[in-house]
Amino acid sequence: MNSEPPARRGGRQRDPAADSAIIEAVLDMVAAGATLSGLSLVAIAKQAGVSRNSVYRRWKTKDELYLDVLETINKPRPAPDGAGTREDLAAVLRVLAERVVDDRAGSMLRALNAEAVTFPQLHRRYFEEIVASRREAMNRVLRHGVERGEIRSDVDLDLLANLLVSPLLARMASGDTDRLDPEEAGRQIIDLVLDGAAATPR
Amino acid sequence: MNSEPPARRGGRQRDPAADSAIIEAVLDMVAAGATLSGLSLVAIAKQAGVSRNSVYRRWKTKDELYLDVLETINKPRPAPDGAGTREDLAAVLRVLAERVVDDRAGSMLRALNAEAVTFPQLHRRYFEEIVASRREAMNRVLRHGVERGEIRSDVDLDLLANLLVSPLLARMASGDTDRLDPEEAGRQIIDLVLDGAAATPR
Amino acid sequence: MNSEPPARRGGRQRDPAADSAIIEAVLDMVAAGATLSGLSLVAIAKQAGVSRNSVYRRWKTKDELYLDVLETINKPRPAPDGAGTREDLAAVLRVLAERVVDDRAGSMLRALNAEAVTFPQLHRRYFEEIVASRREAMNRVLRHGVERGEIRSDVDLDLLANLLVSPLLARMASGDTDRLDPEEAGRQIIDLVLDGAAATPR
Amino acid sequence: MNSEPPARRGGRQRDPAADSAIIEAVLDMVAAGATLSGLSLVAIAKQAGVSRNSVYRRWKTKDELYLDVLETINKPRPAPDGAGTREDLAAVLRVLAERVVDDRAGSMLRALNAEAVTFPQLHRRYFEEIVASRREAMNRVLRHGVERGEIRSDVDLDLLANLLVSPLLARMASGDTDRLDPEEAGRQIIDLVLDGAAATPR
DNA sequence: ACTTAACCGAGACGGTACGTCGCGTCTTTTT
DNA sequence: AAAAAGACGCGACGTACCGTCTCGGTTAAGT
Repeated sequence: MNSEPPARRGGRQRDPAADSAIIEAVLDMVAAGATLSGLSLVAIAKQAGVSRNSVYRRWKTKDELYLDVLETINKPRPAPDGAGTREDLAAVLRVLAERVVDDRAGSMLRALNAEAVTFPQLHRRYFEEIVASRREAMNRVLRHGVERGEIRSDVDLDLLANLLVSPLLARMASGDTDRLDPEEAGRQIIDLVLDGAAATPR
Repeated sequence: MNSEPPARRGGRQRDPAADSAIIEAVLDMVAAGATLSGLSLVAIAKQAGVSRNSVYRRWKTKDELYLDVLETINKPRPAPDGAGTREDLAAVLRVLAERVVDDRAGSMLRALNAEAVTFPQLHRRYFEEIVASRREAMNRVLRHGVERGEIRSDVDLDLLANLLVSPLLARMASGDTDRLDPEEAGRQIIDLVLDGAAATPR
Repeated sequence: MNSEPPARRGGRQRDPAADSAIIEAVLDMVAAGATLSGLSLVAIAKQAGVSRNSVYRRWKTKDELYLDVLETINKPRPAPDGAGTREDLAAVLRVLAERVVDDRAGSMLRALNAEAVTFPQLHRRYFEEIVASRREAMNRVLRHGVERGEIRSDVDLDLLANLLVSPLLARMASGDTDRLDPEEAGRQIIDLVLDGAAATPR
Repeated sequence: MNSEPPARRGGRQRDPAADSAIIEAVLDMVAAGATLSGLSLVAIAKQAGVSRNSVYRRWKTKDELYLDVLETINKPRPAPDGAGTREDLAAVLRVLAERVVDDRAGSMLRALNAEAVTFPQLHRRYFEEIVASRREAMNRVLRHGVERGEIRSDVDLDLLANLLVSPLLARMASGDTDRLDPEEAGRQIIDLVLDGAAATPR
């Protein structure tokens, strides 16, 4: 999980409970408003109830620690392949919305986003991995929709994907996620985007 | 502007250049990736090239300083009232997009957003104020569009507004604003949202 | 006194009381049994009642601090030149004995001696300066005694000086200085060394 | 020798080489300038090439360890009873001088002396014991000399003993033992002290 | 031969002290 | 009175070391 300990030849084993206690501490503190750069390994140790030593022993830098924290909140989901495009899109957005509603995960991602400049490789690595995989899932659904004839073939799929995803991302970024129903939110977005708001076709 | 100096009875005048130098320093450092809570008045003074005292003399707390910084980047724009709905919407989004691409303003808002918990009153004051005024302008345009018969009367206008605005906000939040054309971006969003992506009407 | 502060152009003055408080703290702690290498600037600061910063600001290393401490306990005395050799020797030994009896000075020198290896340049510098000057005073008295015809011309003056001084130094080294009368101790040594212990001349 | 191992009922035997390796390590490090209180069992273990456990298993405290180290370097010598006083004194001083020039023994005693306050019982036990036994040997020789009529009966024998021994002790305390010939050094001291330095009897 | 118990090295653990750094305040000199 | 310089107390940081505890693995005495 963490920066793997050197080939062990003996000695006392690391307490696995400490690992998760520390990661939980990070999530809690970030959810409570802490900044990634503002967090110190010392404060984390105190919150986790372990000695400073035990934190420094596991992670040399905050980057490594945060990477493990991010991996903890990132559990991959199977790609949807339902009957219709609207259902597939709803499935994709539901996964996203659930993550957005999860306070600790959302706070973590928001914090990472806010300090992308300070943690460039962490940000790059995480977003290239996670965001790309999500984006790919979305694009697959959309392309399938075009093939099925349910999506107009002349629309910019990237823009369309952006349009579908952005409302949720914006809410996560603003932290306004209290009254968000993961099921309903996506459905409304999909309907409006697909059907259009114009009263009369152009 | 700032915590107004005590009744002056004589002596050396405050250097007005210092005021702006300090505010510029904040904007630059935030744009360079600094966190609002991570910034210290000491660091700001160093960046601005003034003594610590000169900062503390003007602002007692970071909240007050940031307040002035925010007011600096917030210039209200006239509400649009053009010929058609698409044009009015484009005008609203153009204002937003311009702020988004402005690196320093965007960074400042993003930083404030990310630390809403740490600076609650600052956040409330600014986001509720700015966002509300923007939202009101947008809603006026949309309502006008319904009256004109250009927007379907059965759509949720709040959701629609969200849909139009979110892509730009999301880009600001992610900091990915390099290749954003303020004019074109809004136009594409408007067209797609109004016309819909579905190949056939429901 | 201490590593002289850089050319001052303004700003608050260093508190001179802190200087002496710190030096006093060192002397007290060493007299209480502390080791030179065992002493930390942190502990010294606590004992002196000042912040760690104030110590580190004045002395970068323990060597520099200890040098100042040593200079504090080292006040040069005028060389004696009395009527007779016994009186001159008594004067020299009295100065030494007084330093030996002074608990703090004695402890400091003992501590420095004990850790000569750890503080080589400090030890070298101090002993070459202080010990050499004392030794020279002693040698001058002895040579004068030979010229006066009061000291045998065939004795090794270095050995003789050693013989006179060593009992006091040994007592200082062993810390057994409680019941030492600075006046009487030297007188007894001088008489015995000059007159010899043998019952019959060789 | 050391805190005797618990009643053994089986199991692996202690490595006897470790015992001496540890004691040698202490002697080497002290001779290299280490302080008794500054030495840690951890550092000793590293120097000795054994694990920390192996040290702690043998000695619970530094006091106990140092006790064994001191016993290692303390081999009693037979009291001299030769033909004349000068020869007897020379024998006593030779034993002392040999211990003084032995770098490791001298360093150990010097270190213990310097930290008498920190290791009170260790210091008391060893110095009172060793010094007393040496002093007794010396006094016996001197009393015998008075009886023989070779030492003036009116001299303070304690002072005389001090005078004979101190030059060597002072050299040990100052660590300046490089060019010390154990045989010659004592002889010179004895001659000068017995014959006196005065050109004419008082 | 098998059990058992102690030894040994390696290393995790909580605790403590260190020297550094940065903060916000206070004090002094200069403008 | 503002400005710049810098001393000051305070507190957090990351490091290092200490003494203890806990692991496998090894070794030798007792069944």
